Amino acid sequence: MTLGVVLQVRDGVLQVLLWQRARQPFKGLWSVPGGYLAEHDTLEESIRRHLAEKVDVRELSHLEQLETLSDPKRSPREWQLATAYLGLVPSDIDPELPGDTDWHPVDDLPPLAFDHGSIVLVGRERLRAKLSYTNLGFALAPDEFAISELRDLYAAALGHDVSATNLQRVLLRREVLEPTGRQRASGPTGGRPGSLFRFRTPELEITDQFAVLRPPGPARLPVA
Amino acid sequence: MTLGVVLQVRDGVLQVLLWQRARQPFKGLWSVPGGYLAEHDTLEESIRRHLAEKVDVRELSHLEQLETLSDPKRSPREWQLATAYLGLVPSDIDPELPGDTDWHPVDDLPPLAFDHGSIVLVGRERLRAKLSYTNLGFALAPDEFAISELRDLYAAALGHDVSATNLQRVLLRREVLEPTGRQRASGPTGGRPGSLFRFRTPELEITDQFAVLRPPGPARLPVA
DNA sequence: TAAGGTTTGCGACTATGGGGCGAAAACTGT
DNA sequence: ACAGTTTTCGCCCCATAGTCGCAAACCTTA
Repeated sequence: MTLGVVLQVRDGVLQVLLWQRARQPFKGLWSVPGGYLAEHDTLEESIRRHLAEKVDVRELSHLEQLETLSDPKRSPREWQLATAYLGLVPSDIDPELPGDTDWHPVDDLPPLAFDHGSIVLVGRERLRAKLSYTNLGFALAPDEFAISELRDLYAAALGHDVSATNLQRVLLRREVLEPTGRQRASGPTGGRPGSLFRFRTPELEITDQFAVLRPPGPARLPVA
Repeated sequence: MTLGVVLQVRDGVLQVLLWQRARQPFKGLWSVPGGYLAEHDTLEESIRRHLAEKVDVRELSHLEQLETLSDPKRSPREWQLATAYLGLVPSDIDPELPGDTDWHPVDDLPPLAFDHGSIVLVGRERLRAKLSYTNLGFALAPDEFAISELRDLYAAALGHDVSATNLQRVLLRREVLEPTGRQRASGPTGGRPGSLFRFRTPELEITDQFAVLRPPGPARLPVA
């Protein structure tokens, strides 16, 4: 079967899409959306199909395979394999959800069915890693955004503060960011309106060989 | 089913373990070892079992999951999923192989069955990436080694020259390398004998958050 | 219009760590 | 001894990230 860890930054917090199980096993517990694989289906087609029951799949800005789980004890009743996917939704859209489905902060999860708790964490770590050395940020952000908005998205996803100054410099130097010329409608709290940027390529690409967005503290490292 | 991309640096070149198919489809073509999944088996148990038919599995210094392939057309006859694993063998051992099995340089592969050609490349890229920001080098190297030996292993795996000076400095600073005090028996070509080092932890660990071993050229990058 | 508060933009300075280079050290063999 | 090799180590350079602080731009209120 396939499972989808769908993440979005909502209200400044990284959240994951969960639905509440209507049947045994784990009836009533929250779990990650997904379902069985149809004959002659691609895994990606499968997860897209199952996610479509919960959200508009066209709103997924990114989808990639995480890993395949195979522990015989991961499901109490039957022996089943599950391939997990990571899906991302830009922060500016608010999909309609069925009644049994809702967003939950990744750092404050309810008890989850099966091994879904650890799967969500795997998804979060993958996102954090890729934010560092790819332009995956585009998948979290709207088409256009001010640097401070982007900083808040990164901070929520990475789980630590991010300097707007450095973020701008780094992303501009990598040429993954591009000014649009426009600027943001003046903020409600007053203050100077920030100019708007966009990501240069909506497709995922490795920025350099292995660049990095790190938490504070020293240490990097190469070798020619 | 499960597939294993088993890599080793042999004769200064990164090579992959292949066997020649005895039956259709793709009879006579080389392919990556693997086989069907037994009921209630873990994927890792499965690939270990299948690899055991080709090499002594105890000689695998590392084994990790790569990805799960699901393209309906990847096998001409049946619809089959395959989960690929990456296995590594230290350079100082030379496993006995069955007659249908042999090593092939990754950069000079014969035509491969199914999609095995691309799977091998995925394995190679994973190895290259992880050499950069983990201590995965331990899985390619003997227990003890001189820096110049390690440099040659890295160079073969990465596909570009590596500076022994920088490699030593970087790995020592990361504290993944440790001097043993001993030194190498003097080389056959003369020259100063190099002192021997070992990796501090045989288990895989992420050295910093995301450190890097890069090809030449400038560019790194963080953001606090 | 002016003053105060807030947010953004930007330049200057600092610190860290990788890259390169060359000299010295340690061996072998002639 | 001396020449040839390989390793080791220190030194300097430079690219880039981190920090700081001030000026600019905008809103609100007086």
